[in-house]
Amino acid sequence: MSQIKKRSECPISCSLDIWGDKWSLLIIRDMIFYKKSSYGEFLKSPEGIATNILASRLQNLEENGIIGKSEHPDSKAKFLYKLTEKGIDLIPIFVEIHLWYAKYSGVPAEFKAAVSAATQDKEAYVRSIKDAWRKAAS
Amino acid sequence: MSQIKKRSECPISCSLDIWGDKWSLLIIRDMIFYKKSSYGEFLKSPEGIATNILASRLQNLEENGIIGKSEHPDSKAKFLYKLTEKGIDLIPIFVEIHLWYAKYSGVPAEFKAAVSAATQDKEAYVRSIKDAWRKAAS
DNA sequence: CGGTTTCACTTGCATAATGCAAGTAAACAT
DNA sequence: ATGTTTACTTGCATTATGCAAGTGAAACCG
Repeated sequence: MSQIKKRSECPISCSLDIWGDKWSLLIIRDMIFYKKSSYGEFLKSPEGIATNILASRLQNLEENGIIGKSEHPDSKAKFLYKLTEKGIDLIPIFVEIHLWYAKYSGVPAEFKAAVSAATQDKEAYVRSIKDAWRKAAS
Repeated sequence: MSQIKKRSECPISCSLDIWGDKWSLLIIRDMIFYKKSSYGEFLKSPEGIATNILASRLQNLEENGIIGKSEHPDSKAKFLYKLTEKGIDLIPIFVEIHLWYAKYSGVPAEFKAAVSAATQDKEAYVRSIKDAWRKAAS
């Protein structure tokens, strides 16, 4: 089911064909920045994704190798979703989006520290998020 | 008409609410990397955007301050669309998308040089694209 | 053990976004 | 004057998303 549609061979276009819909990046954001890892947690996000859309996006992200799905240590009724390396490597894109938005629209207070850190040393900031994520997910 | 919908206060979510649809980033890509600046040129892109969608996306991007619309020097029947500073500052996001895709899916030969340049010195590469764009648009 | 709750979905149907073909009006070219 | 180019608009088909309710397996609770 993966990669049925591909509007062109352009890397930008192909990337958007994978995760350029209304919800995929928000799910990934939840995993990266809020350490979420289960269906129920994603549903609680303030944007309010619908249950059927969430299921379909998770499946698509899995088929594209951006997240992995496995048994949840807490319960057999749950699943544990976690980013693959391919998913972790989307972090720099999020950082750039964050900086762009902060520059032109400002950000809520809770994000100021992150923006400041990213502005001072982007590489180090990306590395710190990756490390934090790997730690939390291990 | 601008900013009617905003799913949350999250910078990522807000950014996606501005340009996170199926087409906006491809129009901006055409302006940045292919120096396109008119309706007719955008229509010719390989992905094949529909005329009504193109018109609506151009209007939205203008309302959000990402592009500007002005008279075309060649003809009064045409308009000239160009990126604002806010639009130019999306370039780092494109570069990261490009690198991500190249890392996991490879890119056609015509993009190899760009990926190599971006990998060696990202800051310099972003600067060179910005400069090239400003030159072409002046 | 049996009933209730939790969890991760699926299903059916409404609405919104996008796709397609044709049409329009102003400017331009001959 | 006439046909062409340009930037759209309009109407309708199709696809994506939104919403509410339902389902089945596992967990929890007395």
